[in-house]
Order: sequence, then C-alpha cells, then structure tokens
Amino acid sequence: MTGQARPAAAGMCPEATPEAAAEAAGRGPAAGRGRPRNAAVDTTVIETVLRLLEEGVTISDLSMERLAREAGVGKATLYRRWAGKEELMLDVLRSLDDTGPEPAGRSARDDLVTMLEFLRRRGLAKRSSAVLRTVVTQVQSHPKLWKEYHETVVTARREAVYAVLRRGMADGEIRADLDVELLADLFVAPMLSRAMLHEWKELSEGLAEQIVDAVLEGVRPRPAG
Amino acid sequence: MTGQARPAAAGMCPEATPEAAAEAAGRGPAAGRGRPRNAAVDTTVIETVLRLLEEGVTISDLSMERLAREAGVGKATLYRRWAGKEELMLDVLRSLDDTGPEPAGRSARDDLVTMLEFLRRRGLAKRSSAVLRTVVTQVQSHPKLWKEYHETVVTARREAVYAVLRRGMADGEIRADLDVELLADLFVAPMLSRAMLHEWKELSEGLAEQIVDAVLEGVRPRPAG
DNA sequence: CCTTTCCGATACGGAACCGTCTCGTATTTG
DNA sequence: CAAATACGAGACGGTTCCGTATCGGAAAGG
Repeated sequence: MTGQARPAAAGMCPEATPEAAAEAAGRGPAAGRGRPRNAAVDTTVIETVLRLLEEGVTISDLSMERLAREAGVGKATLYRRWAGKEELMLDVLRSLDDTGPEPAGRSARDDLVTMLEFLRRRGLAKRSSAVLRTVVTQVQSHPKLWKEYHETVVTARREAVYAVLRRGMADGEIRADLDVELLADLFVAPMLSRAMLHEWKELSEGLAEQIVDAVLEGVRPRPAG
Repeated sequence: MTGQARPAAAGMCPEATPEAAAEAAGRGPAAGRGRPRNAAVDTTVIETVLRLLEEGVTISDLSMERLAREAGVGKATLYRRWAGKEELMLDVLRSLDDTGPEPAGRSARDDLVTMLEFLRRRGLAKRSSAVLRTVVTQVQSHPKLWKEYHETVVTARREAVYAVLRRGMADGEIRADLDVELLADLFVAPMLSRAMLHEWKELSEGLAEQIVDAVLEGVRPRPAG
C-alpha cells in the first residue's frame, strides 16, 4: 500500500528491530528520531488519486501539483514519499490488486462463470470500473507502469484461468485439442470487451453464464439432442 | 484522408454557392481571392500526427507546438485550419476510417473469418496497430473524440458483423436463439483483445479461423460425430 | 500593380507544471 | 531541553505549452 520507491537513505535492515518490518516493505528514513510519518497520508493520497481517476481525470492531467492541492498535502510531502508521479502510480496500481474469489472447483463451467461474474461485477462497480478503465487504457502509454500492472495483476489472473481450463481438459469437460491461451480468450475477452470498450450498459445479469455456455456449446445449431 | 473539419473552403462542392457549402461544414475564409491553401499541408500534418502516435507519443504529450515543429509548419497554419487539438484529432480519426474488405457472402463462417482476418492483419501492421491502440485507448479520456470515433468507425463495423450474423441465422448456419450482440462479441472480442491488450506477438497465422471455428463448434468435447 | 490570403518563423503574455527549497509549526526521541 | 524529522504552505527558477500577433515573402485574383 505504502510507497516503496523513495530515494531515502536508511537502507535496508541495519538491524532487526520491529521497524524492520516496515523497512522490509521497502523503506524508511531510518525511522528512529524525529516526528514519525503520518501513515494516513499514504492512504489519503492514493485515495485522492483514485477519486480523481474515477472523475475522469487523465493520468497526464493529474499533476503532482494538482494532486497535492486536492489531497490537502504539501508537495514536499509527496516528494518525500515518492520519487515522482510514476512511482506514485505504481503504488496506486498495487492497491488495486484484487484477485477476486477463489473458484469453488466444482466444475470448470462453474468456475469460469464465477470468474467472469467477478469481472462483470467489477465492471459495474463505478469505482473499480472507471479507475480500472482509465488505468488500463492510459497506463499503456507508460511502459513501466504497464509492465508492472501486467505482471502484478493481469498475469496472475490469467494463470488462474489457465488452471481452471487445464483441469477441465483433464476431466474431459473441455476439448483438449485447443490452445489454452486461445480458450482463455474465448471466455474472458467478450466480458472484458464489454467492461472496457463498450459502455457499461451491456453488462446484464446473466451475462457470465450466457458467455460460458455459448462458448462451451458452440453457436452452430445442433440438429437434435 | 484530408481534413474535413477544416474551416477552409477548399474541399467539396467548389460551385453551387461555394460559400454556403463551406460555411455549412464549418466556417470558411470564403476561398476566392488570395493565395489558395496548400492542400499538402493537411496531409503532412495528419501524417505527422500518425507518425508520432506510432512512435508512442501520448496524445497529451502531443502539443500543437511540438506538432508544428515536427511537421515543419507554422503554428499559425495549424490554428488557421483547426480550432485546436481536439478538432485536429477528429480529422486524424476520420482518416483512419478503413472499413476493410466487403465480405464475399459465401457463408457466415467465411465472412466472419474474413472480418477477423482483417482485424488480425491490421493488428500486425505496425502503423495501424500502434496508432489504433494509442487512439482507442487514450481517446476514451476525451469524450468528444471517443464519441466521434465510436459513431464513425466502431458502429459501422459492428453493424457489418451483425448483418453477417443475421444472415447466418436466417440460413440456419448460426443458432437463432442467441442475442446478436452477444454473438458478435464472442467472435470479435478475442481478436480485439489480442490486438489491443496483449502484445502483438499473439496474432499468429490461422488465428481467425481458429476463433471462428472454435466459437462455432463449441469447446465442449463432442462424444462422436 | 494592388489586394488578399496563405506560408514559415518567431515573439509575446499568460498559464500550468516540475522539483527544490525555505518557512513556521508539530511531534517524537534522547 | 535540544536535535531530528514530518507536516502544510508556498516561493522560486526553469520549462513547456497555449493561442494570438506580427513579419517578410509567395501565390493567386482583380
């Protein structure tokens, strides 16, 4: 949650004090002597970033100066904790790392529905949706941020889908002659497409089941039975 | 290809009350008297924008000042033709309006493959890909641009897909009990997802056929014949 | 020839931002 | 208490951009 990239001195772990835990997370200005940092500032700042993104502010338009104003903190405080906007955004991305519910494991079909339903609900939640849409789309311009987000969030979720699919293939529930990555896209992309590209209107109630079942059964008419 | 939002007279309808037509499209300098505008400037400017976007420049980073420098034109010339960056970008978007080949109409399956193959090839073409990725992702921050792009390009292409699907449903080639919009997403979204979200690496040769056939047949194993 | 408009170039004032630094104050350790 | 550090606020010089205006020259029509 808190900043990691600070230039700060203090390096890592001079000793094994209780603060070392905090230091281990990445930093610390040798937290010993003076006034300690107000942990609430980290929260306030990140929350402000999320609020502004939710309101449609572009990452480029989100200047450190404006952020300081809106969050009611001093610019020095920002630069004391983060080396720049990029480092700050990295922390914002990390705060979004919600992997969703663990699939129950009853069947591949049900697990896929669960996963897609999570995507659908997140697409409907205004906070997550707007923020995620903004971040995912704009972050691609900043290769460093995109790489971080991709490795932290996207890859993890994709691997979870792969696991479900592989088990389904082993169980004979899913064709084993298709590429796992292709299969994942067949299921996930339609939901992602609606959540990100289209307007949020088309995320109706039973969409997860509709997609999963349609992809499973195929859209070619079956003569009978 | 050339600008439309231009205040200029230039364009279409040189006669039939030239001023009226020009004024209708915007406002014009009543092109009659002085030195005519160099039509090549429109091309040069738009081409420069595309080149810069292709190089990864953000729309926000693409200032009118920088654009004038890179294109080798005067700032005044830009503001003489476009009211601002937004108007200019609208023309850039219009220049991307390539609807692709008309489907042959032999079968819904083949038409879908043709359409997806067009998306795949465009995703591979560095120019279109990088530009489109940048435009599509960043343009969402500018509601006006996004609306324009959506109405001009996206809607038209989606309608084409709908037409193919409806004909396929009428011909009994595609299940008629599914929503057309859902069907369109099942086919198109996987390709779009790979072209825009993933890296361009995963746009392999037979991908269009793979997607179409997998969605048609379904990914559940068929016992036998 | 004269007027009009375009062209590239550049100067201009005003604005926003960056990152650093300095205040005056608050809080904690020694 | 004194030293050290954090805090909000904001000054500071430097950069970039915006949109307008001006300039000398070029191309068209009258």
